[in-house]
Amino acid sequence: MKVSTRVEYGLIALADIAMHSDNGNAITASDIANRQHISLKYLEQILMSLKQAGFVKSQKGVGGGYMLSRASGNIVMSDILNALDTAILADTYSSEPETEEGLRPLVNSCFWEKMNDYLRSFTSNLTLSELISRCNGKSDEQWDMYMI
Amino acid sequence: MKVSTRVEYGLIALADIAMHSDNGNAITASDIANRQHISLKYLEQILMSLKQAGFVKSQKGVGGGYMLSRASGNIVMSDILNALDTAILADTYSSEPETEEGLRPLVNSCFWEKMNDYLRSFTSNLTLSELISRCNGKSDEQWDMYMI
DNA sequence: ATTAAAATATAGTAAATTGATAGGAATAAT
DNA sequence: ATTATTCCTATCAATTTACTATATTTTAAT
Repeated sequence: MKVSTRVEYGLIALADIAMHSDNGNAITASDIANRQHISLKYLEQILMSLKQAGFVKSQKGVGGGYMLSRASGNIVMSDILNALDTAILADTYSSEPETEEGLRPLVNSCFWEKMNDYLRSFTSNLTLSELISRCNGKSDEQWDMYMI
Repeated sequence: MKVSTRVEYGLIALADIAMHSDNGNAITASDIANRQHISLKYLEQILMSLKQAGFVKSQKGVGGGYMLSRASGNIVMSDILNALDTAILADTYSSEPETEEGLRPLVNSCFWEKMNDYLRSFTSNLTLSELISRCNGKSDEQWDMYMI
């Protein structure tokens, strides 16, 4: 599933902050941009969204930067994705008129909506901290429970 | 998950053909367009893709139209989605240089790729005929096996 | 107090994508 | 010959994407 760079970078930024703030120290946008090779100005915009969504808090000025506002174990993927892209986990039909005819509403409710639930069940059962530890691990077996 | 109208319409068109060609009779694009309230010219383009992908065959001229080229029980959702939108089930990283540093390749291989596998496992285990019968049925229980 | 480092705010923009529309050519049945 | 149909190609306005640019505000260190 192709996602926007905005979503990719946002997730990477959160992971970067989580991995580098050992003692609750602030991480600057520049550091993240340099480490992850992301345009600073673009990243700043994304960090704003993440702040508004409540994932990070920030400190201005010298020695400032960004910190997670909750423990990474309390941040689930579905929330991150929703914050960075309203469409990614949204139902396709959203606010269609009731009067619509044909197969569209039927296929929406019996396929797209189910596929969405399915995606959400995957992303809402995975926390940021779990993601990071899985990334650091080598085994793929730990994912098997998610596969039908 | 928001998908393009192209994907929505393509799936609806296949379902429409499957539901209305009882004896292998051809279904015209106009009929589909009228029944499903889709622009005829737009639908024609989508049907072209579906033909090239091998899902439907067509007959020109008076009395012509479109037919499924395989039984709907042999058409799986993942193939339909791939035919209508190359990105929808594609891995995010696709053809990135090996030299890339930072968390991006790591998160790709440990999250996006897994999420993709997960999506694929959902869509590749569902055939067009199953979708149609589920749409006609009322119970949601038959979907439970797909949920973690 | 000054200065430097940082976040914040807002605007602009080139390129790609989306969701069509349009016109006609080819083909087949009657 | 006429008509109904698929097939082919071009065009286009609106939106989105992925940035870049500029300026402002806040804060810590000196």
